[in-house]
Amino acid sequence: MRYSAQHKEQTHERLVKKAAEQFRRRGVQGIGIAKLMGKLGLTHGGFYAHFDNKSELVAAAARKIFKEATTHVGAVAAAAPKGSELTAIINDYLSAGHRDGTMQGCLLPSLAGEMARQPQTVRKALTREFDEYANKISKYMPGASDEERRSQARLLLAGMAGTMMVARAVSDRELSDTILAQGQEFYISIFQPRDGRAQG
Amino acid sequence: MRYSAQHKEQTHERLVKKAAEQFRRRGVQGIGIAKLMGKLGLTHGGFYAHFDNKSELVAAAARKIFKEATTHVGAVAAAAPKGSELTAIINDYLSAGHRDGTMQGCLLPSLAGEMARQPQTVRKALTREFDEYANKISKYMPGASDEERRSQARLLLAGMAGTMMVARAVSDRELSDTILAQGQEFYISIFQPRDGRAQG
DNA sequence: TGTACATCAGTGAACGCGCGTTCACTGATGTAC
DNA sequence: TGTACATCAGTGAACGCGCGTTCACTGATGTAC
Repeated sequence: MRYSAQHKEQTHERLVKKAAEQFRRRGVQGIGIAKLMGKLGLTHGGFYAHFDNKSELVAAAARKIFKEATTHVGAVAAAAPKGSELTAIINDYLSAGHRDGTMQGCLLPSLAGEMARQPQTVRKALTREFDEYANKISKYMPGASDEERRSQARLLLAGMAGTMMVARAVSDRELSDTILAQGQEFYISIFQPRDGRAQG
Repeated sequence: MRYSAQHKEQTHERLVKKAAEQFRRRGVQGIGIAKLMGKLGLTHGGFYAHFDNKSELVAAAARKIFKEATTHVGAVAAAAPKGSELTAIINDYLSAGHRDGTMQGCLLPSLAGEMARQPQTVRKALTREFDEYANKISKYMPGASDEERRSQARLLLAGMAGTMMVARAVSDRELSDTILAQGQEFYISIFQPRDGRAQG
C-alpha cells in the first residue's frame, strides 16, 4: 500500500471529526464533500474509499457527536460536588460557551431540525445514540424507577435543546443571555430543586 | 399594466405562503427559487419583482409563520374551557397532528436550527415575531408579573419546540408518541397543574 | 368614445458556481518468491 | 537479501444537475389626450 498500515483508519477518523464540526457549524446541507476533503488536505474523489455516500458520513458524524456528548456529560458530573451532578450538567448545557461554540456541543440544537428530513438510516443512528445519551443523563435524574428517570432525561434534554436553539437563533444578545440564565434556573428548580436559587 | 390592480399583491402573498410551507417541509436550503416559483405556475425570473434576494423571502416567511402561530394559539385558547387555556395550548402544540403536519405549525422545531445561521436581518425579524408569539402565550401563563409570565412563556415555547423537534427526528414512531405524551403531561403539570393527570 | 402610449409583472436565456457521484489513473508500499 | 508484482488510498477530469441572480424582452392593461 501507498500509506502505512493504520493510515486509512486515521483518515477516516479525521474525516468524521471534521464532518462533525462542520455539520454543526454550517448544517448538513451547508458543507459539501469537496470542501470537507479540502479541509483535510485531500481531494473529493478519495471520499468514496471511506463512505458509499454523504448520508453514511452524516450517520457516522451523528454517532460521534452523541458519543462525545455522552462522555462529556460523564466528565461534567464527575467534576461536580456529590448530589449536584445534575445542576452541573444543566449549567454546562445552557452555558454561553455551549451557545457560542457552534462547532462543538450537542447535536440537537444545531441539527435535529434537519435530521427529521434525513433518510431512515441516519435517523435510526440518531435514535440509538440519543437513547444512550439520555440513559447516561438518567443516572443523575430523580425518579422512582429506571424508566421514569429515562423519560425525565429525555424531556430535560429535549427541553434544553430547544432552549439552546432559541438562544442561538435570536439576534439580541441580551435576550439570549436571559433565556439561558432563566433556562438554567427553570430546569434546576424542576429536576434538582435543592440546588436551585428558587428553592435556595 | 398587464395584470389587474391587486394582482402583484396577490402573487406576493401566494409566494410568501408557499415559501412558508416549503421552508418548513424541506428547510430553507432544501427549496430553491425556481422550484418555488414553479409551484405557483411562474418562472424564476419574476421572483425579483417581489424580493431583492432569497433572504428577504426567508424573513417574510418567518414573519408569516409566527403571525399565524400567534393567531392559532388565540383560537385554541378561545375554544378551551375557562381556566384550561394553557392545557389546550400545550396539548395542541405537542400533538401528533403538529408533528406530522410538517408544512404547517410552529417555525421553531423545523427551522430554528437553520435560522441561527441566517443573516442578521432574518434573525432580527425572527426575534421580533418570537417575542410577540411569547407575549400572546404569556396571557395564559401563571406568574405574578407580566415579565415573569413572559419569561415563562419563552421557556415553555422553547421547551416544547425542542420536544417536538426530537419527536420528529427520532425514527421510532412509538418512542416519538411517548415523548409527545410525556411532554404534554410534563409541561401541563408544571404550568397548569390543576389540569394535569399528575395532580388529578 | 377612440387612439396612442407608458407601465411593469412575468419570461426565459445566460452568468458563474457548487453539488454528489463516477471512474480511469497513479505510485509508494507490503508481500511473495 | 534482492527483485517482481499486487494492493489500494488518494487524484483529478468529467457527469448531469440545481443553485441565486441578472437582464433584455414581451404584451395586456391603465391612463392621457
